[in-house]
Amino acid sequence: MQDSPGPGRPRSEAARRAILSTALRVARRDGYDSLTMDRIAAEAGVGKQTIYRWWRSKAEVTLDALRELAEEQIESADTGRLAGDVEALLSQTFATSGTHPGLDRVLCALMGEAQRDPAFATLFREQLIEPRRQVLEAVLERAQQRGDLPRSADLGLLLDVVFGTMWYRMLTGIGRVDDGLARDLGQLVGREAARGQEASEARPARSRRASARDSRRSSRT
Amino acid sequence: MQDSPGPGRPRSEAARRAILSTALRVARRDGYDSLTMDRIAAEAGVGKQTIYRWWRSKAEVTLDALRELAEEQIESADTGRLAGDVEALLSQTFATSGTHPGLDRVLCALMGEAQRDPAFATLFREQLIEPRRQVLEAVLERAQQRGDLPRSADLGLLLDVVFGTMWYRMLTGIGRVDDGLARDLGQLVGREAARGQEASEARPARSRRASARDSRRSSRT
Amino acid sequence: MQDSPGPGRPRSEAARRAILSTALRVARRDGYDSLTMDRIAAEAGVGKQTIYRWWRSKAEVTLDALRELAEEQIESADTGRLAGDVEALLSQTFATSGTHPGLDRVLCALMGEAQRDPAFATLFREQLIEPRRQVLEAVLERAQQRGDLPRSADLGLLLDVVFGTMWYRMLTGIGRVDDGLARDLGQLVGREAARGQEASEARPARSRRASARDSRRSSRT
Amino acid sequence: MQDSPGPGRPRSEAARRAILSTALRVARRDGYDSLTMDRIAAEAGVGKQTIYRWWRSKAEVTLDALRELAEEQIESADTGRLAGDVEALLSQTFATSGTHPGLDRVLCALMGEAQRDPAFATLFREQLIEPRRQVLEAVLERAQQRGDLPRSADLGLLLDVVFGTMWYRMLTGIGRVDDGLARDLGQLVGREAARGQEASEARPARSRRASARDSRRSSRT
DNA sequence: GGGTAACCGAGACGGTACGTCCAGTCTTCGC
DNA sequence: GCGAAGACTGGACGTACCGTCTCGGTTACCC
Repeated sequence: MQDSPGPGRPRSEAARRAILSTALRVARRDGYDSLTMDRIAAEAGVGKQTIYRWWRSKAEVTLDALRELAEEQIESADTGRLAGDVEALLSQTFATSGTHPGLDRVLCALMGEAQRDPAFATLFREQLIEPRRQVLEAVLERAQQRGDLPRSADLGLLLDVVFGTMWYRMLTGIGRVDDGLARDLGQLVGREAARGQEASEARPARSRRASARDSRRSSRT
Repeated sequence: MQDSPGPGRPRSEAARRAILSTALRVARRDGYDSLTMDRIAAEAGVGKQTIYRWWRSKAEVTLDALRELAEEQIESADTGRLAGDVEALLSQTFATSGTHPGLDRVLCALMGEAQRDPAFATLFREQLIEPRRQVLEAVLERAQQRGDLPRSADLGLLLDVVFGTMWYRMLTGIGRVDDGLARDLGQLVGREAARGQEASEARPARSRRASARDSRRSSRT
Repeated sequence: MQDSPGPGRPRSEAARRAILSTALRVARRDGYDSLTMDRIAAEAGVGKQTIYRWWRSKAEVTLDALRELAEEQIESADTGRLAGDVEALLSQTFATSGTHPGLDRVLCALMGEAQRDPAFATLFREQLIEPRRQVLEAVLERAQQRGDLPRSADLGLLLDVVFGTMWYRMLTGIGRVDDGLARDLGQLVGREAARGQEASEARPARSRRASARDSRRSSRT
Repeated sequence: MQDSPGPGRPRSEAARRAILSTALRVARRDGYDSLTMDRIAAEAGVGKQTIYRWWRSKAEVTLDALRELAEEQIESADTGRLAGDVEALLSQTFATSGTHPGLDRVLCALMGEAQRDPAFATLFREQLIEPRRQVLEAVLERAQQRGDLPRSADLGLLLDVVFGTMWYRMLTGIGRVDDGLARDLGQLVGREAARGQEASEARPARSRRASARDSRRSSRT
C-alpha cells in the first residue's frame, strides 16, 4: 500500500507553500477582506485553478495556513494547580497573537466566514475550535484525576465559558485579551472546581457525560 | 425644541418600513447571505438610492430592523435571588430566538459583518451588544446593593463570561443556547457571587471599577 | 387682447435668467456633458421642478440660452457681390464662436442631442438651423433678383453645401472653421452662380422650387 | 513574426461576434439609445466584463460592428468622367443605408457620441470618416492625373463639401440623401473641376497641399 | 381682505444604466 | 496530469442622473 503518485505531474509543494504564505501575509498585512483569490494567485505566482484544485475558498486557504502556523504550540504546562494550568495555557495561546500582529483579526474574520459558509464552519470547528478545546479538556480531566475537579463537573460548560469569554472579547473589541484575562479565567475555573467539589458531596454524583468533546447535548433540554 | 421638518419632501415612513421589514424577512427566510441591496430595493419597491441615503450597508439595514424588533423586550425580572435573576433574563433573551426562527442565524451573520466593517462594528456594539450588557449589569448592581454580590466583584468579567458563553455557542454551533444554558450561567454567577464574598473578606477590598460599562481596562495589565 | 397674466404667482424672470445663464456657463466651461439638471438647479439656486415646468430637457434649456445669445447678430451685409455677401455672412457667424470660447463645442453637443431626441431635433432645427438658412437664403434670393444667380439655381442645395461643410468641419474636427473657409465657400457659391447662369442659358429654365425653406423634396426622387 | 497566442485562454471569437451582431441588431431595430451595455451582455449571452475588456463603450462596440459591415463595399467605379465617378461613389454609399434599414440613424447616433467622448471621436474619425474621404480623394487624384481636375484644386475642401452636405442632410433631416443628391454633388464637383481649370490658367498655379488627408491646415489663416 | 391658484426652493422618491470587482469555471500551452 | 496564464459567465456593488412627487412658503389676481 505505497502511495504511488500515479501518472502525471505531482503536486507542487512550492506552489502549496507559496499560496499559504501569501494568503497569511496578505490577510495579516492588509486585512482579510482585501484577500481575494485573484490576489493570492497573482502574488503567489500561481494559477487560480491551482488554488481551487486544493481548496474550496479563500477561507479554507487561510484556515490551512493558520493551522500550519499553530501546529507547533499546543503544549499544556503542568503547574500542579488547576487555576495555574488554565492560566498558563491561555497565556500561551494569547501570546501567539502578540507575536504575530494582525493574526487575531484574521482569526475573527474566519469566525465571520464560518457564519456565511456552513461547509467552512465545519472545517473551522474541526481544525481550529475543537483542537483548542481538547487541550483544555485534557487539563481539566487531569485535574479530575488529581481530585482537584469533581467527576460531576460539566466540563463542556467550563470549556464554553473559557473560550467563549476569549472569543467574545476578540470579536466585540470589548475588553482586552491578555494575561489579565488568562489569570481571571484561571481563577474562575479554579473557584468552580472548589465549588463543584462541595456540590458533589451534597448531590450524589449525578451522571454526567465523561467527554465534553460534544457539548451539544450537555445542557438539560 | 420641536423637530422642524426643514424644507423639502419629508422622508417616506412607508419606504423606511418597507425596507426594514423586507430586509428582516429575506434574511430570516433565505439567509443573510442571499440578502442584497438590489433585492431589498426590488422587494420593497424602493429605489436603491433611497436605501443608501439612510443606511450605509445591508448590515446597517438589518441591524436597524433587528433593533426595532428588540426594542420592546429588554425587561429584567426580579426573583430576589441573583442566580434566578440572571437565569430569567437569559431565558427571556433566548426565547426571542425561539419565537422568531432564523433570527439567531441573522444575529451571527451580523457579528460576522462586524468583523469585516469597522464602522459597522461600532454600530453593532453600541446598538446591540452594549444594551444587553447594561440590562445584565443593572441586575448585577442591584445584587450588589442587596449585598448578594460583593462590591469588589469584577462586573465586566462576569458580563463577558455570560454573554461570551452565549455567543460562543451560537457562533460555533457547539452546545445549545436554551434554558439549560440560562440555568447553568445563572448558577455560575450565583456561585461567583458567593465565592467573591468570601474573597472580599479575606482580601481587604481591593478597589475595583464600579461600572463595568467599559471593561476594556478591567483586566490587570 | 392683452396678455392678462391670470391668477397665481407670475413666472419668476430672475429664475429664468439664472437657469439660462447657468446652463450656458457650465456647458461652455466644463463641457455640455457635465451639465445635469441637478447641477443647473443647484448652481442657479432653483428647484428642479422650476426647470421642468418650462423646459423638457437640459438640451432645450441650452438651446434657449443659445438662441437668446444669438438673437442679436443675424444681420446680412451687402457687398454688392454674391461671393462677398456669403463670405461676409459666414465670417460673421464664425466670429461668434471665436469671441465665445467653448460655444462651438456646445453647438456640436446640441447637434448630438438632436440625434437622440426627436422632439428636441425639431426644436433644434426650427430655432437654430432654419433661421441661419433663411438669412443665407435671403442673400441668395437677393442675388437672384440682381441677376447674379439664375432663377433655376437649386437654392436648397447651395444652403446644404454651405452649412453642411461648416457643420462637417465642426463635428469631425477636420479642417478649420475660420475666415479661410468663409472665403472658400463664398467663392464656391460665386462660381456656382456663374456656372448656373451658363447652364440656364443652355437648358430652357427647368422649373425649380422657389423656396429652399423645405428642401426635403428638392432632389429628384 | 507570427502572432503567437501567448499563454492563457485565447479570446473567444464566438463572444466577439455575438457582441457585435447583438449591438448592431438592437441599435438598428430599437434605436441606438435603447442600446445599453447590460442589454448587449444579456442578449449576447456574455458577461459585461467581456465587453469592457475589449471595448470602452457601447459606441466603440457599435463602431466596430459598423466597420466590419462596411469593410466589403468601398469600391470606386471608373466611369471615365469625374462627375460620374463621384456620383457613382456616393450612390453606392447611400445604397448601403437603403438596404440596411435603420443604419443611417445609427450612424447619426455615433456622430452624436463623437461629440460627447473625445476618445471615441478620434476612433470614429479614423475608422469611419477618414476611410471614406480616402476613397473619394483617390477618385479626385485620379481625375487630377487624367487632367480633369487642376493640380491647384483644393481637394480637402471638395471632400468637406461633398461629405459635409451628405452628413448635414442626415443629421438635420433636411433634404434627402439619395441618388438625386449623388447626382447634384457629382455635377457640382464636375463644375468645380472645370472652373478650377480656368482659374489655374488665370492664376499662376498657387501651391496647394498635395494631400487632402489632413485638411486641418487647408484654409488660409 | 380673504380665497384661490400658480409659482417658488428644497429635497426625497422610484427607477435605469453605469463601470468595477470578485467568484468560480474553462481553455490554451508548456513541463 | 499538474501548473501558469488569462478569458469566460454571472451577479452584486455603489454612483450618477433622470423625471416625478411632496413639503412649506410666496405672490399675484379676483371676488
